[in-house]
Amino acid sequence: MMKEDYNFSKIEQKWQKIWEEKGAFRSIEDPQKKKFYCLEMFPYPSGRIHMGHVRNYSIGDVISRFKMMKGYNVLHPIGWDALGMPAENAAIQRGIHPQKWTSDNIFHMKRQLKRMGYSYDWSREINTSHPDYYKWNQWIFLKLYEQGLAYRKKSKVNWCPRCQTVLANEQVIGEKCWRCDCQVIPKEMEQWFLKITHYAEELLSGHEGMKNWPEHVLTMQRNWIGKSTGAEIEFPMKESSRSIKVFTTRVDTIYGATFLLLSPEHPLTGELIKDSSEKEKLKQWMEQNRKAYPGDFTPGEGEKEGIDTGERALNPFTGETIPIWVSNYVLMEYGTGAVMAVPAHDQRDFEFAQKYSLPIRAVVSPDGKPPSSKLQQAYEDYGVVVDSGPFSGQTSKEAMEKMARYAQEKGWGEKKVLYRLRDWGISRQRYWGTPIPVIYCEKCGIVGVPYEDLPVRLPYDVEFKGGEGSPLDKAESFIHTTCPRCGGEARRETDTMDTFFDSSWYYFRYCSPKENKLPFRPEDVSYWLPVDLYIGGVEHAILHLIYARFFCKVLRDLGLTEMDEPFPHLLAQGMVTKDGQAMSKSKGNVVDPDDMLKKYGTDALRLFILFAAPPQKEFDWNEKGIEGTHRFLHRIWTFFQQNMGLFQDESRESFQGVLDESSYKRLETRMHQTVKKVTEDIEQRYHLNTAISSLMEYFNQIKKEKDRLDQNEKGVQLLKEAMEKLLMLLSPFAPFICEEIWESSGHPQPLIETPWPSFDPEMAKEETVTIVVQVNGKLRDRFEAPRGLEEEQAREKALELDKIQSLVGNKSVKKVIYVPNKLVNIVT
RNA sequence: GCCGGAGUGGUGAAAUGGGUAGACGCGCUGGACUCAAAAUCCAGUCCGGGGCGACUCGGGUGUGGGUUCGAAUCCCACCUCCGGCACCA
Repeated sequence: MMKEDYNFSKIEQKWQKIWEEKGAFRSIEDPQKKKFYCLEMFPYPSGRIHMGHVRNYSIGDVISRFKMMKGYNVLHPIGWDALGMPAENAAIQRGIHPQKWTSDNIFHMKRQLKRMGYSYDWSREINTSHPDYYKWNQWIFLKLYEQGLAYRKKSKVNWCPRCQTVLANEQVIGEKCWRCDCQVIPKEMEQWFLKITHYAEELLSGHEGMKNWPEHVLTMQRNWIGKSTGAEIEFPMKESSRSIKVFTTRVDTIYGATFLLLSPEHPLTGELIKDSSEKEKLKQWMEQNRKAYPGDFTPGEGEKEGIDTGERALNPFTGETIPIWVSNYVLMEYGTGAVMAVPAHDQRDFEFAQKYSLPIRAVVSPDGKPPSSKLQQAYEDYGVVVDSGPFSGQTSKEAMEKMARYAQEKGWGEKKVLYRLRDWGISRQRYWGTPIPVIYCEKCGIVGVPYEDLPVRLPYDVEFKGGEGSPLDKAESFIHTTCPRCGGEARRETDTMDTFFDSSWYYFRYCSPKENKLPFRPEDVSYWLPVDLYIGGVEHAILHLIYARFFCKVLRDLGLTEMDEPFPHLLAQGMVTKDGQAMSKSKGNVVDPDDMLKKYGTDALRLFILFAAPPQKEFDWNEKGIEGTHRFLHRIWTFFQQNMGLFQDESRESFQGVLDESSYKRLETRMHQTVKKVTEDIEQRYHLNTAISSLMEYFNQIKKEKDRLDQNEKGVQLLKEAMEKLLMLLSPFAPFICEEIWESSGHPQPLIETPWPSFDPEMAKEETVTIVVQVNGKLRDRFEAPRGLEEEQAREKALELDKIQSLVGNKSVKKVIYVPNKLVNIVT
């Protein structure tokens, strides 16, 4: 038979075509079969796939193909997160319409993904820029609006001057825009918000059940939600009937509250300092902060400053008169915008009190004894409450409980839980997003677009000039409409939705991508969801992943699903870097997957990116490595070419040699061990790198034993079986080469339809084992023994060894520890 | 500052419930094939000392302690790096 060279590009084309024509990975609901929903975060169609995609999607593909062979009904979909800024920027810079730019990119990337051999069900492909998709964004928005979960409010928001739009809090990373990295500035605007805070507690408590999420992602979400438990207390003002509400997590220190502080933006501030000689200071603060991120009054290590209002309040617990100050370190955005200052037990208040010579009174001590010496700094720990009237002597914990209850009884306070999480601002002043389906009417006010009028389509014919305002602001035919309620003249909302809205529910849409009465069919969703494995990068930990959890709960409360959490299992894959840095165009260190495909082929690239490091870990690209996996595949190809004869029946008569029993046994054991190892690595640990290394070892072993087995019929049978199993086990990682060899060695049914091999745990155990002998815990010698050797014999055997004899000599043996099939430790 | 994660050869990494540290790759060294090179194949490769040698002795998983017959793995303290939050009351 002709020996063929390993021509990977020919093989790739052949199998791509076969899979394409057969619709090989189409999935159909089948209640008889166990389902497995494997999802990878869908890409933004930027133009080309990058190594991060290759890694993400290769992991998902191995799992999917593995589950298919295991007999699961696998849903492995893909689509396009196709709305967003880059398309619009291309329009402004290069005059290409966002729609064309997007669809060109999708066309190209789709070809790349197919070339990667990913087992996607292309019949379920979705595209969020298509009206068939964003119609349902609008539908969901209207439902939220009806429930009061979408509302409009004027407030200070994050404005990105480069993107010319507002950003949600989650999209501001350390005062910078998540997308373009430029400084965000505060701006007062009217905006649509989604009430994610309504679910704050559930988003937090839901973590309890999320055992299969990486700890650091949960931590990030927990920090973001930022729950704090405390009390709200009202301090009556002395000279007026008004009062000031404060939030505190330390009511137990309230007897030490010696003054109140207001935020510069507190509603009372302006009025209270009207007559102050220092009111200029306030203006100055405001001036300074115009440039800064909202909620950050004194960026960096700003000096704490204050203005005495001259007004007085009463501490409701002590009845004492205390001054009211305004200070630049009190945030309006958190709590009530006012705090009770307890300088003895809060370092910030301590510094402030020292600067302005305000009284400092300790009311908590570690041991319940009043602190004698003067405080050098605030004592912030919990302890025992002192000098606090009837509460003295209680622990901080007790006191917090009892004081809050007392305040509540008296009617000037209550227990209170606060979250750092803010509502999600979804209005964007840009074109390439979902139009918010709302109409403004002079007479009727805000009116939702009727469901039957959906979708509100993006007008195609608009001008892209950049600069201030959305192109929709100038699209007269889009803006002018009639009020659905009164029929009078009205105006459409021109803001579009944050594109994170689209990705918050796309995993539902995959279940019924063509449905046209609802966003998805509840029965399809109840079959496929939840997502059994969700794979993506950590960068979405508090963006997409928290929004998506929120939407799941919203859709549940709308009665469309029964599920509380959509992603019980999250695999957060590590970044692909080059020379320790993120790959980026500006750094010029991008490795293009296409170049690698040309040089080494798809299978080698897939194999390498999975082999180099475990999926969770960051991984630095190194071209030498891919050469290694390419060589491995090449060796496999050559080996099978050279031994194709084994798969042909006619040469049987020549196999008359004597069977090498020990070689047979070795290979047989290794075969079962490898099936076990690969299966468990994929299924239980997602350690694809060690699965691949065990396949390399296995192949090395096959090569080594081959000459000892190929002269005998029984040996040849095993050899054949071992080689077949190698292809089965390797096929999820390197599907092209495996299918090709499988077919040419006479297997009519493709590997993807072949059941995953099983193993016999007994057969996977070695017959003889190496037992290590230690003396006092130090490795000294070893011996071979049959598996299952009794302790008595093991001990005897170990003590008989010359080396052990010379070490132990006449010393008395105190103890012998025996770990069956592993080790003997002699303690003297 | 608070909360999380991680530190293992020249290098990417293995070691799955405390039991042979460094599997499998990459790189490097030597050899085979070749007029030569590339490719390929074979052997070696944690560090240090001794022996021509099959070998042998000592050290070794960020640092210092501890628990244990035995620790990369468990406990305590610390150092470094990465990520998140941060004048959040």
